[in-house]
Amino acid sequence: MDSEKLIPFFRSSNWLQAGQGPRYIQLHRYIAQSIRDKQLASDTRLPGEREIAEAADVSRVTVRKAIDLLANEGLVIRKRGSGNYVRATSEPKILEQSLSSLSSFTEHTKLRGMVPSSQVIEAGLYTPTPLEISTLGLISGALVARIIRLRCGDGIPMAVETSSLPADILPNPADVKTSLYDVLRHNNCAPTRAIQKIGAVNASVSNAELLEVPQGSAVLQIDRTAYLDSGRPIEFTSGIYRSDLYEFISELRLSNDKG
Amino acid sequence: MDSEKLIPFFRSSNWLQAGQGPRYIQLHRYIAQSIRDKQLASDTRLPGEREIAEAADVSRVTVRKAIDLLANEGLVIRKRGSGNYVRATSEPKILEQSLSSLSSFTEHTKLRGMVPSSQVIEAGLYTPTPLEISTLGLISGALVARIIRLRCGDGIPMAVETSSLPADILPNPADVKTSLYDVLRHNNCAPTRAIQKIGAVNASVSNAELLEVPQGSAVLQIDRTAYLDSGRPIEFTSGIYRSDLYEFISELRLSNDKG
DNA sequence: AAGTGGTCTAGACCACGAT
DNA sequence: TCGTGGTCTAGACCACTTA
Repeated sequence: MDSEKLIPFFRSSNWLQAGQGPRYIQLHRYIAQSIRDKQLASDTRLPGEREIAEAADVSRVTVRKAIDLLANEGLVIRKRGSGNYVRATSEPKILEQSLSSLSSFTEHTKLRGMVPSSQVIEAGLYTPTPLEISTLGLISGALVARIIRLRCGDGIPMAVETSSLPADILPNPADVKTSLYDVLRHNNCAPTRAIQKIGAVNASVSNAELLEVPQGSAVLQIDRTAYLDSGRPIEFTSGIYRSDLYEFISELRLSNDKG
Repeated sequence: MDSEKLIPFFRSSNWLQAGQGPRYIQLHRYIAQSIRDKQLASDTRLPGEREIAEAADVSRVTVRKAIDLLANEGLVIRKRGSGNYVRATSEPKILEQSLSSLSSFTEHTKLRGMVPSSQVIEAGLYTPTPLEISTLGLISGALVARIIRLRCGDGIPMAVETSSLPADILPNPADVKTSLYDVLRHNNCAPTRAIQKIGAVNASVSNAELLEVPQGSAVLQIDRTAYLDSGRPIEFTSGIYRSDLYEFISELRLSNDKG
């Protein structure tokens, strides 16, 4: 087993930093970045979970939680009785985006080696639509902060995102220059979880123009409702993504009911 | 806390059966079905994890794994310091399909109260395409079993699925009348995990005709590669889903890197 | 037969929300 | 302050692959 050479790779000094969040998240981030950087090549066999646990000086349960995240993202394939392997990928032209753990558009684009940029199409406080009222749990008379942005990578239009937040969370929508989450983090109200729905629609005239695709092109629509730790919904974002540049990937566990 | 009335609901006699798989899977299935049956109403607060663990006579870790699955599917919202709540849903006309745990089309459709049916468009052994060779890891000269099916719910066309398998796994593709997975289970080679990619495309002439939608309509394309426990890929299915009937849902964990 | 991932337990401490 | 979910540990046994 020459995967034993990898053991020093997992020493905690390589990835563990106090105050940077849970260990399984940090370990996951370290391995995921190494895979995307090709430091861990396709089909590489990772050391056994017990070996990693010993090298990293954490429990096996913690190692498993980190590898579970990698498997959910499709970065690692588990093989019972054999080991965990870096998934072989075929150099896709299309950007794969994980469905389970999302970094923001800015971070995700950087990670893929592109230069992210944004263009604010519209930003302000408005009377909420019924959908916004119910999704965000707004009380009668409350206003909603709404921002429409065109997202680009290396100058190429990739997505149009419309974000709605309660006005008390984001009183000054015009402050958002690039990253909405940076502003929210600064105000100490960044969401930690979200529910998202994925569908397909034909591009509208205005979206087709912004995204520089033919009118009526099939595009992905991702609606995301994000929550604080307390469970309060504070963001509803509807994104239109170019389907020639994006695809969403996730692991699926098959139930195989014996019932 | 009147969620204490729910404690008898979680007694292991209500859901645990020997030989029906891991406890956290069985518990997850029991709760998920109860939510979809409206036995557990929207916004219901579940008992605390420690209470469920005691009532169900399993460890808290096992309860957490079951609830983690529910949260990934978007059926439950976790609220730190408060409790776990059944997610409020607004009676969608569109079928929500979980991205993390998939039952087969047949099971999923039944669960939604519809009558599933299938129509085999094509089935046989063929010379594999390059994509099939690389995805399924076929050796030179091997044949591929290919099945194209139109999937309906209550007689309404919902999806077109093209499935490819190595010929040694499915030597007689014509045997597949309704459920591919039933045949695979019978041959003891049902997959346990899969990686799937979601994209959007404009419906081709033939697919538009089968699905009874206008040509060029935006539809969802789900490509799924399924693996045995050993890690061998044994199924590649490319599905075209009507976007007016389907949407895919999942939970997202936001990293919120402090780095 | 040895090693692997998969499941499960019975604890423990923390940060946070509700009161 | 107290209960909650979130993290983490150090074990254990099983089914499976590999050899």
